[in-house]
Amino acid sequence: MDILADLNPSQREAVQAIEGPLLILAGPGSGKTRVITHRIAYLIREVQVSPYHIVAVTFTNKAAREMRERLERLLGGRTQGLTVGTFHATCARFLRRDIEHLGRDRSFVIYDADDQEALIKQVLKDLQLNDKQYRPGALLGRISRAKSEMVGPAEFVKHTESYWEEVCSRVYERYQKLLLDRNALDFDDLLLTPVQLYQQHPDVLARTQDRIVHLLVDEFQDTNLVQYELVKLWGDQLRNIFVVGDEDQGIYSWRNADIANIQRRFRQDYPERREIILTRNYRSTRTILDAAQSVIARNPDRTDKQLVTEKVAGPAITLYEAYDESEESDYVALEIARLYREGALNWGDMAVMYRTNAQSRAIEDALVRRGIPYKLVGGTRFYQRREVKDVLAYLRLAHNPADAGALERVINVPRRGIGQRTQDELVRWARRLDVSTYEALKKLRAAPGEDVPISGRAARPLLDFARLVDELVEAAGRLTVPELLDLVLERTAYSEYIRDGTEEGEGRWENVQELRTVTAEYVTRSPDEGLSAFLEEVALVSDVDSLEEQPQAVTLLTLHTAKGLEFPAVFIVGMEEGLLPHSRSIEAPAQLAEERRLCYVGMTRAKDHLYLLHAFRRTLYGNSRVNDASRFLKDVPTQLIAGRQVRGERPLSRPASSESRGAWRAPATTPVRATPAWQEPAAPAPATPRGITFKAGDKVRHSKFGEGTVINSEVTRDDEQVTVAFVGAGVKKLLVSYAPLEKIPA
DNA sequence: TCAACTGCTCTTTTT
DNA sequence: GAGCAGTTGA
Repeated sequence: MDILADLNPSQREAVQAIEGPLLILAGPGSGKTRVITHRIAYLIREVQVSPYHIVAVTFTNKAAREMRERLERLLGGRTQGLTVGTFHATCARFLRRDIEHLGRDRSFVIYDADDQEALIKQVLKDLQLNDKQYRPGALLGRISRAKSEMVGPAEFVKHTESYWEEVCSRVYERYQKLLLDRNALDFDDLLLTPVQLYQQHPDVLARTQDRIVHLLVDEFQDTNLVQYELVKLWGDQLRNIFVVGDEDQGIYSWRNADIANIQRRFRQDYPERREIILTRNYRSTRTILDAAQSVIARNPDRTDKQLVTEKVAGPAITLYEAYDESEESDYVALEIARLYREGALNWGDMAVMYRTNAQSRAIEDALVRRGIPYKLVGGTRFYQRREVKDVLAYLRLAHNPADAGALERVINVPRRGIGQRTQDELVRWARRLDVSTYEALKKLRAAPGEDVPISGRAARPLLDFARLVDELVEAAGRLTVPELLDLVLERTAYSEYIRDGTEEGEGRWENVQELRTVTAEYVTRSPDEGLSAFLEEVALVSDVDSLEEQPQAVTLLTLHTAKGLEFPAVFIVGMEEGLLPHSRSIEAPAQLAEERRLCYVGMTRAKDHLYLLHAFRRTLYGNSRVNDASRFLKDVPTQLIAGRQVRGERPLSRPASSESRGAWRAPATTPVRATPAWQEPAAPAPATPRGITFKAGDKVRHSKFGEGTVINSEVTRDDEQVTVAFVGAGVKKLLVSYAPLEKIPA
């Protein structure tokens, strides 16, 4: 099989250029994953590079897994020794190895968001700060940014720009000290620690560099400064650095990704680099591509890539203005049903995308009502679920009873009568003795009553808990992970605790069962690895592969999670000012540019059908607001748009143009020029005399009340009032300008 | 210690 | 509108 066979010239060039730094600017749908995997295969098969000398970095575990699978297929068994993983997983691996090499015995635990928050609250308590005024999330965000920029506490304190930052620097310092005390690294430390290690031990860096002959990085636009530094250090010896990305798809600045890495830094630091632009798009129709291009083109400071495609122009983009979110959802559901019936599309070929998760609810309602199967991407991930984390915390304790984060989490879960007061007392006492909380527990047992601030009654459950931990620690030495998990469940009576008779309780129990399945699979997959490796793997993974995922279902997801995916039909809902772009991003130009990229990412997910929707009125967070159409819609050339539908109930404050008013046009499949109502008409719209749009006998549909028949219609002062007999909801009187009412053509 | 209540906040999400 | 964290009262 020829690795280069199906590649276009640019892709081929990217695969074959084997030496020196390479910057690949890859547009959406340009087959960049393919380029990376084929390049790795090419290096191994044609250039005879040992897999051991290749390190490929991705951003998600999913991407890493997909890359490994593709390589397995491409190379058969010749992937032994190849490193393909996320930055974090790669760093964790290197760190363990390097620490061992240095002869240091310092195992570490990885702190996730929950552990971090608990720790920062501890810090606030210690420093006697009010967690209302100094919100843990905000502090953690600032600390994370500092770490991403490789600014330590000592450096941070020198550059504080406000009182808040000053407080933050104190929090940072103490937080970092506590992490060290607990032998814990948070996710940012996982990246930062290797960099610091290399600075202190050049020999360790040299060893690492010897190993890395080829370094490949995917989604380079998502790297932060530490990651950039790692790339530089890792690949510095031979400078065979291959980075692939698209500045137009950089949508993660809020988690400290710095798009300047791909835009500027790489070019500055590697003047000898080669640049290849992949402009051929294999995904979208000409129409969709043109529309997306005209949206992204308005961003400043970007390298324009004229995307080309061989696909046909395809159907025009459908723009739809709904009255409110429920009508918007109804339209989407109806259209999905229609595409399913007439468009030869299966449920799985369609996706609905939105800016915020809160928007999914209305869509779900509409889909449920019509019996359309759907799956929601996102929400609470498996390893973030309370019950899963609880059980994992017990496993962590069994592995390392000094794991303070785990101990705090489950000391009273399930309830065993150890209240907050007792816990505080225990922690304080442990601090005074300068031992871990677990050590303190053991002391309590050895010398009850003696100089101990905890009374006999409160001490009993503590002693029971200590005994439990001891038993688990002992068992961890001889049991497999699933056996240990069973022991945890049995000893804590977790099933009784979690299954409270409700449906949610059963669901939680199922998750625990699922976790047991994960451990069982782990044991079969890696029989030589123990509890420690399992816990690390789990800490670096956010989700579990669902086995019985229903294959044919409409996908509901945020624009962020849509990156990297594609669907024949895409609906983007809520294209309104304040939502997309989001109100929090409208002020700052840089953030606004990112919103635009987000819109671009969403649009370019579509292969054939693209629907852009906005609602005139939207209820969000409990209050209803009138929103203008998104400014991004204005950038889509009107000749690419069809199927506008503007109905009579537009409010009086925003009179509809005569052309669109009352005109009910079915979505067309050929481009149609129309003056969208969200664009001001060239000439002021003539005052349209209001007439009667409904008459007795008309069949109508209302987004809430369903279908009905008009009984009567009369003109009021400046509106029209219709009386409708609804099939399910009875007789209602409605004002045409406000009611989400549409006429069903006979 | 726990259940009921109150008030606050509500962008995006991976590791 | 709803979910969550923190507070209050028993």
